[in-house]
Amino acid sequence: MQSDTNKRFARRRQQAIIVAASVFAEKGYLGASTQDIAARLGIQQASLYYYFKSKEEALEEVCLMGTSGALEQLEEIAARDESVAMRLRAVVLRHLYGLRTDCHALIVVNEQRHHLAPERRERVREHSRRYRELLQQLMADGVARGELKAGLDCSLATRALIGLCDSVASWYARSPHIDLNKVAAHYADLFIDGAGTAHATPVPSATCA
Amino acid sequence: MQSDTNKRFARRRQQAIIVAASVFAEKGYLGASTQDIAARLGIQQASLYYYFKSKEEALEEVCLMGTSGALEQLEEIAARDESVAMRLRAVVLRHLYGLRTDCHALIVVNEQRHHLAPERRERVREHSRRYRELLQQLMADGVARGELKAGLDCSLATRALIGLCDSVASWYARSPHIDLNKVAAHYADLFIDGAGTAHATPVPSATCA
Amino acid sequence: MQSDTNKRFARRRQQAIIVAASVFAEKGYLGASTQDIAARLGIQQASLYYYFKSKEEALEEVCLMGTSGALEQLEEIAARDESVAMRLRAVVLRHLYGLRTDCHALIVVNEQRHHLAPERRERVREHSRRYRELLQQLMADGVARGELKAGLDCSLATRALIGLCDSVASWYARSPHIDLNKVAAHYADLFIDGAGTAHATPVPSATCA
Amino acid sequence: MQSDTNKRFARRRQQAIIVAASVFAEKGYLGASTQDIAARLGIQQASLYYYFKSKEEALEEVCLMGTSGALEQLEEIAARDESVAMRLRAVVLRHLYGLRTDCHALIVVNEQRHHLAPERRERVREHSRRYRELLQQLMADGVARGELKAGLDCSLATRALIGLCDSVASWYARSPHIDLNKVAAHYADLFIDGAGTAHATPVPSATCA
DNA sequence: GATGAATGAGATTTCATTCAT
DNA sequence: CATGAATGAAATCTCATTCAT
Repeated sequence: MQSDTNKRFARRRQQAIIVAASVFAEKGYLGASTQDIAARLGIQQASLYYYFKSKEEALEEVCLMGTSGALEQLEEIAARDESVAMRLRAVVLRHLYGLRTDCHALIVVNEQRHHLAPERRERVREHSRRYRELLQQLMADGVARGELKAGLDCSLATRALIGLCDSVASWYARSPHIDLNKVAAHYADLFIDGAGTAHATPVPSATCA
Repeated sequence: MQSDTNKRFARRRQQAIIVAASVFAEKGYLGASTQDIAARLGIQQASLYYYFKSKEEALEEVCLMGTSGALEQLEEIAARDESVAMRLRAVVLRHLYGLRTDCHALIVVNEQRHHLAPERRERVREHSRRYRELLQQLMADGVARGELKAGLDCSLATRALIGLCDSVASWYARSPHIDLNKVAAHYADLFIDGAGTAHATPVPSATCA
Repeated sequence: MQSDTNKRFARRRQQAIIVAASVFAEKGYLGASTQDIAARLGIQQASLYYYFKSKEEALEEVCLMGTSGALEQLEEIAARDESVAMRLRAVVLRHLYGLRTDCHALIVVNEQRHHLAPERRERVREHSRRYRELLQQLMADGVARGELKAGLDCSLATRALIGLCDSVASWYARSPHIDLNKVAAHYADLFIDGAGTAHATPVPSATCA
Repeated sequence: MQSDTNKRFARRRQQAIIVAASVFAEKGYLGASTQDIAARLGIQQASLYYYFKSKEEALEEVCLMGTSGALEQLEEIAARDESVAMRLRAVVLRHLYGLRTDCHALIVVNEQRHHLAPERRERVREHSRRYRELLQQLMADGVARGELKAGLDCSLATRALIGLCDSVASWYARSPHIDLNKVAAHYADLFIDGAGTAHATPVPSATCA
């Protein structure tokens, strides 16, 4: 079997994608040199081209890693047998935790995806679209069940919630002491009917680990 | 007097800042070349250096233009003799309209300010901080007066509102038909006690022109 | 007037084209680096890009210089009021002298033009086509007047003559003592009726200077 | 015996030389990558180095294959018991057919041999020199016997004939419908006394198959 | 005030080659 | 026999910046 060889290659490549994510997140696509990525991987710059055909391919892989991960998690949460309010809080929390752990890939998706050529960007956008649609459907369910504020514009609210979550990335790095559970509850409750922040039920941290 | 000369210089320079803002907004700081800016100004690349000592200085000017404008507007609104709810809606609306008109400078502040060297960034950050503090104080007033949700974490809510508003920039360009008044009301009402979207009072557009 | 500036630029650029021709002739398009050209011009490598947008543009200019020069000379000779035999000898001689003086550009046209992208190559090929057509017409005249061998396939003979002349380039550099007048007469007479090499009239060198 | 292994190796290597010839002919020595050759052979790039110590060695082998083949054929023809005119026509025809069949190797010899380092080039040049000398001797015989034009400069004529034949390569690829027998007769007759193209005896194609 | 000319530094990418397995 | 993995060197090209005029 050459499966062994294949696996080794795949593992090393996955490593390279992760490292590329962190470099792109830190310096931006244009600000990051392939040399930066190689150095952090401990290999020579030219060796990167053994794993990626081009710098842009690396960016695409980083973006796909970010979006596909987020999408899978959302699908899992949306399918749970819980109240919409619970699931919404879980989604927000997961999103925020994602910013902390997958942090790099997600930041790159948000801030650097426009550097992809149209064809490549389309593949990433497809993921984003499905994420947004799934979330919007969850909110619509919530409105129908009377869990969310009546008359909520779900399309707008979905965009708002995503924007809200993403915006955390811009300040969280400088205030890492803040409790993400609290933030998540706060954000989700903005959309939940009757939820004062006073009696917001904290999401059990078990769901996020 | 050389005041005439001075004025002409200042006017031309202001023009250059505005053009630089649009180019930076469109292509990013690193993706934009000084040649791009010069071309859109109708001058030679080398002539840019008559107005700016460096590309980075141009970025700083663009950022300062963006933040100082937003800050002035917020100060004006916060000082009004209206309910907090009204003022909050006005602030959000102004912010969103800013994304449409000052659009370029504000987008550049949000997305490109980290390309400034620390010293320069500090001057921009000072504006942002004052903006955030002023907004937070307005919210605290609202809570004290019982206009906003009781128990609102004002620090968190302020960041949330700003993030929410800024996130509009990422999709507004592709959906320009959306009514910003509606979006603004929707967003502001998320924080206002008892405000269902059903009975949200639309902010008179007069306040935003 | 900026004509002065323009002229200076044009002159320097022409210089660059000539130098590029010699480098491309010596090392081939792929074997020659832009650094090679710059060094021979006494400027920095990056400065070449002030004169050419790309290496390929330099190649195109070299080729066009070569073909347009040859074409003009052929037109001048073909229009002369002399016997076809005389003109044919003159053409060959001019061609051979061209290999010695414009040497570089012509060698580049012959050996490197296929490195041009189709659009660029077409412009060069247009010149070559006109050169071949003009020469073929001259030969047809010669046959009609009975000066050249009866039954000569003019199309084939034209290609043959051009190929014959071009092939000189591959050995002349290593045998520069050979008398080009003699070679030219020898070659032209291959196509002239009744011309033994014994009594070939040498073409007056005045016509070639 | 390891003779079996040896033979297999020799056969595979011969195959590699032939493939290399076609790649070098198509893209040039510098334009062809070892990857190109390996791909067309269906092996990995690194595996090429089992057959050749370096890319340049591959070029040398290709050139030697081309020249030694041509030389053998010339020797065979020159030794025939026929008139010089007949033999000359046969040589030309063989040369032209070679361009079609051995095509790649011969084209590579003509156009790429200068990429060989001096020592390697010398071995190839040795073949060329013997080819030229043999052909020149044939022509001298022809003059002595009165078959070729009296007073023919055999050295010059030899170079001319070779150049003439080689030049076919540059246009034959784009006009493959042309009858090489006719071309060969045409070319040879340029040197044959009294041979008008009108009564040129076509070389029997049997001699060329 | 403005610009033509030039440049140094650095970026991405390609490629022949090596070597352990 | 063959190859996966890696690399050093070099090539083209871009760009912010400078400076004499």
